Formats: sequence, structure tokens, C-alpha cells
Amino acid sequence: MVETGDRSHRPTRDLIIDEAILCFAERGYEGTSLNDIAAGVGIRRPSLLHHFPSKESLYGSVFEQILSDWLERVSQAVAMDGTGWGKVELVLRAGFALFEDHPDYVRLMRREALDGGVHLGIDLASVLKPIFESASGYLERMMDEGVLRRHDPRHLLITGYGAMLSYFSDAPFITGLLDQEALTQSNISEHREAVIEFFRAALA
Amino acid sequence: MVETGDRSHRPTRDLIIDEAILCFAERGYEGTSLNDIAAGVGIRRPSLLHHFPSKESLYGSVFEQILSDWLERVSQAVAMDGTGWGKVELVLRAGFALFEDHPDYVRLMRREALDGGVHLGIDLASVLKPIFESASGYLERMMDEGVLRRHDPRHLLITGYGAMLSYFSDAPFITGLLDQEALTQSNISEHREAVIEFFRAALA
DNA sequence: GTCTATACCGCGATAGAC
DNA sequence: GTCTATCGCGGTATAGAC
Repeated sequence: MVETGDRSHRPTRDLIIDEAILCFAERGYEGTSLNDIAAGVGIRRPSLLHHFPSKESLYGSVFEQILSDWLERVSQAVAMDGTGWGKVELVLRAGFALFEDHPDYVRLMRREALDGGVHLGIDLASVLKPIFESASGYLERMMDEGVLRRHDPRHLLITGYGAMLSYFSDAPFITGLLDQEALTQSNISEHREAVIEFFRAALA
Repeated sequence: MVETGDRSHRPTRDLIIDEAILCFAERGYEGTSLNDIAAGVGIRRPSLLHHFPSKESLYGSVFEQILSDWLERVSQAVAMDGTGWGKVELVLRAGFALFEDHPDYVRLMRREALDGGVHLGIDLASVLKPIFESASGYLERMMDEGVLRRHDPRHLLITGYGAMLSYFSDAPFITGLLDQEALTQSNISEHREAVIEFFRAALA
């Protein structure tokens, strides 16, 4: 059996996944050793391999966890009320909120996009494609109705995805450019409003 | 001595750097072994270490090479004629041309931004900061003059940087999203025009 | 300048005791 | 579920022959 529900210590398997997310996001797949992860949890490497048969399987479980969190938030955001620019703004804000809560997710996704899914059994693009297509279709309808200014919806989505993710994924670099910590609440907020204002100017 | 200038085979040192750029861009610092690079050049690992004392020093030389190429192109682009939106468009097009010529540079830079410069002696942000500040100052003047629409110039630059780099750095992922090879000349061109049109709508 | 040979270390993974 | 011990592999780096 699992927990009796008494105290705050979660199952070891979950602790391993949490620590793995941190390590993989910080140093990448190749840069992370199972020793690093095990040490973060406070166990030895063989004990970790009792819960996950291999490094690859742990990496896969990490992405299962992240994608399920991610898709839940996305479907919430898509289900919100609104039309035209108002809805686009809601989705942008929901995206920023998700990234602000989990900057490590963003770095992991970016690393995976860079690597092209070499370490992962699944193909990230094929998982996210339905969302991409449905968002593209929505934008297209809004543009047809004249509610949003005309752009190529697919390239618009890719542009927006790049603009939003980069601030979080490249946070160490951007901290250096701005001369102040990128991931403070106030700086994230400042960037969020700037991006939204920029998109509003182009779309509304 | 070096070459007598007879044939097309460049110095071994340069061949090593070229191959290292390919490998580091494709698989990252940790994911690349000196064996991989040496094999690509057609020599053995110890022979490679005759030219560069360590993996880190080779990595550093790779970035020296890239940054000097990069800065040369940037200064050319900045020196071009034009004012207001016309100049911004020229710089955007110069950026796309550079990235199209060297998609590997983009992936390397992105990896380095993600890692936060752990493997590099120099700080990437501090090298690029003067450019960032001067571009920011230029945009601000244009906005003051009413030639460009008002936005926060620094966040605008970060947004643009993210939007432009991501298409190239995440090419494997975007290929999956679009269901067609991202880095063909025609697809790059399509994305370039979409991004420029989007920025024009927001700025001009 | 390139090679072979080798030293040394950390990695992922397995076996078996507790 | 966690541990110690061990294996085999591949990594960076060095020494010395050609």
C-alpha cells in the first residue's frame, strides 16, 4: 500500500521525479547523473533504480508528469470565456502563469525541442500538435470574421511561443542582459505586460 | 609552418572547430565526446588534444569563432542606411540571413543561454550587452520621435530575440508541428515574412 | 602532427545482503 | 526499500614512438 495519509512525506517515487525535473532542467539529460538525482532525494543510486529501471524511463516519467500538468492547464485556459482579442489575452496570461509557476518545465521543454526528442520515446511535437492545430483554427476564424488583424496563424503561434518561452528558458542569460534577476515576480510581470501589449498592438 | 596555399584543405585546427560546432550544436556540450569530433575530422582523439589542451578550451575557441562572425555581421547590419521602421526591418532581415546561413550557431547560443555559461569562461550576456543597450537606445529615440509606436524597448528586444531564434533553435520540434521541414529555404522565407509583417503591425 | 598505449575516473546497471 | 559491492563501458588526459 501507499501512504496512510498521516504526514507530509510523499512517496519516494514522486520525490525522485521532483528532483529529476530540477536536475534535468538545470543541466540537461546528458549533464545529469543518477547520482545527482539520488543525492538530492537523500538515497543511493541503486535505490533510485529500484523505482525506475533506467535513466531513460525516469526521463520519460518526468515528461508524462509535466505534460499532464501542462495539458490540464491548457484545457482550462481554452475553456475560459471570451472572444477575439480578449480570449487571446486570457490564454497568454494563463501561459505566463503556468511558466511562472514552473520555470523548470519551460527549460526542460526547450532542451527537448533542441535535442529533437532523442532521449524520449514519444514525439513531443505530435503530442502538442492537436493543440497547435485547434489554436490555429481559432485564430483563423477570428481573422476571417475581422475580429483580429490578418496574419498567418501558424507562424503567429510559433512567433508567440518563441517570444513567451524564451524569457523563461533563457533566464540566466536575460538576467545578465537586464542586469537584474529575470525571474522575480515584478520582472516577470513587467515582461508579461510588455509582451501582451505588443501582441495587442499587432492583433487587435 | 602552415599551408603553402596549394589546395583546399584548411588547417586541422580549423577543421576541428568546424566539426566541434556541428557536434556541440547537435548534442550539446555534455552529449558530445572528443571521440565524436575527432572521428568527424578523420583523426584520433589524442591528435585532437594536441591542438586544444582540453574539451573546455575547444569549446571556448568555438565561441570565439562564432562571436567574431556574429559581431561582424551585426556591425554591418547596424551600419546600413535607413531610419525608423525601415532600419528595423533591415536589421531583422540581416538577422534572419545570419541564422539561415548558420543555424548551428543559433542552436549553440540557445544551449549556452539555457546552461547559463557553465562550460564557458566568458559571460555571453556581458559580450552582447553593448549591442543590446545601443539597440535599445536607438529604439527609444525612434519612439520619442514618434517614428515607431511606443513599447518598452528592452522587453521588445527580448521578445524579438526569442521570436527569431526559436524558429531556428527548435527546428526539429517545429518541423514536427508544421509537418514539413522547418529549415528549407522556402519555409524559412515564409516564417521570415510572417515575423516581419507581425513586427511591422506592432511597430510601424 | 599523428599515432598507440595507458592511466584514471565517473557513469549506468546488476546481484545479493539486510 | 535501501544498502554495499562489483562489473563493463566510455570519458578526458598524458607519455612516448614514429
